Amino acid sequence: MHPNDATSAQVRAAKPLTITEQARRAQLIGVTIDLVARHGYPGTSLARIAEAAGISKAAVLYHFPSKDAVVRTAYASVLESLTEYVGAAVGSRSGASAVEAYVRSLVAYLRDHPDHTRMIVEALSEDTGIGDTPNARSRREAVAGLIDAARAAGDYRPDIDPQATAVIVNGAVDAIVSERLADPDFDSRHAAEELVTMLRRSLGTGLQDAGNPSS
Amino acid sequence: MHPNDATSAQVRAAKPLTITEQARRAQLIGVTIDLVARHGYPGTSLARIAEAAGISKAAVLYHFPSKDAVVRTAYASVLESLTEYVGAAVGSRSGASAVEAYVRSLVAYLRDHPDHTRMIVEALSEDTGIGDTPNARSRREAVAGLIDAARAAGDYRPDIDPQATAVIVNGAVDAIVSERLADPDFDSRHAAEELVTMLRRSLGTGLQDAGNPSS
DNA sequence: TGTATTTTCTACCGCGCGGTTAGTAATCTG
DNA sequence: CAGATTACTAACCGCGCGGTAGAAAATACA
Repeated sequence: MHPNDATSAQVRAAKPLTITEQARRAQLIGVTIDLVARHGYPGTSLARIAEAAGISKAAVLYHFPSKDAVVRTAYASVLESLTEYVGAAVGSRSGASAVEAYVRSLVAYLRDHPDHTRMIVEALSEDTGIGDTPNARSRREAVAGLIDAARAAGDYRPDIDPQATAVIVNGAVDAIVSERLADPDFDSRHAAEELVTMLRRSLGTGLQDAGNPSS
Repeated sequence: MHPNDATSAQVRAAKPLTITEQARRAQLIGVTIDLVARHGYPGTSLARIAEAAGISKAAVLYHFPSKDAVVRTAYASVLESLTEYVGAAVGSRSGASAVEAYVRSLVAYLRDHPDHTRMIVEALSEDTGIGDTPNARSRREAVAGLIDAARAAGDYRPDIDPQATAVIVNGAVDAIVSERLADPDFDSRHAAEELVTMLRRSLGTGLQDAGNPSS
């Protein structure tokens, strides 16, 4: 039996996790992110993961209960990293500034981590068996919350629909990221600024100050 | 040998295509759209297509040279239908009105054809072997053209970037469609109107009249 | 009718998949 | 050093995949 079959990492800290175990898990997660980014979910087989890590299939299944568990853990790892980054950027900001920080940080993060982007894109297109983790709905709710707060703060018009607007904003951000992925020459930073400008003009009450992009 | 191994339909009209042939091809395309919509590309096997059509695998491969050819043909059929619909809606319109017709008709079409939507979504996520057909780039260029024309006509501000804006608009439309797909209660028509309003406020010069949604 | 063509079937092939089993190195621990 | 635990390998299993071969129905045509 494998020593730790919990899906996510140190949940309930059942066993101390040996050095080897930690290293192998980290390595397997790394190569899996890489493989999913390069060949998509269906092209990422157990044999390929094992080969990329330089061990046998059985060794992979010694550290994880199944191939799906490897992929799910890799996905969770990516998502945790992204969430942390965006969370830090939005952080203590409020109102329209928080929404703009969300747009800018998400685009920036995904521009700098194309592998993670592919992983997330693959995960979002369901049928992969990863779909259960923090899904699109919760993301929409989070952004809708930011927009609603900006509206309540007087930064945004009172007559906008936060839910519909959240869907539109998320879609726009995703498209910018995807475009950047397909065409590295595409200036995603500039596109993000265009989007921020559009949001100010279409949602704003004209009362907030300009603010300036971070980095 | 199969009677017609051309990938798309009546190209070069090599043979007159018997009644049976036409009917089977149409049926196979139909069930394939359905299967891809329900189980995704990887879940759509030759055996499933055959079973859904009530014939054997070999019979399917008698009418098409490979499974991929079936799927590609089905995809082309869907795309042709959508293109025709949106093309008719945009039609003779010009300026901002054309952009708005694009947004509204695309959302409307995909709302009314969820199966086609799934098919397109699956095709867009590459690695399926369908990716070669009219891709995202040409779509972006088409929309950028509409936006640029609206700008030239004085409907849109002169300082916007048509390319970046096209990416944003397409992304927003796709997100509305996807949301509708995931949640049938989502009011995609309303969201499309929100988007149109946002585009007027953020891109418009304030000179054009309101216009009204079709259907 | 008889013959030619179109359409379909059953049976099979090789492959890569996720996963299992049994044994064996390697490492820790007393 | 000995025994237990950890970390691994080679070989195998059954399955569904896309695709093929050859024969047999169905249909068209004289």
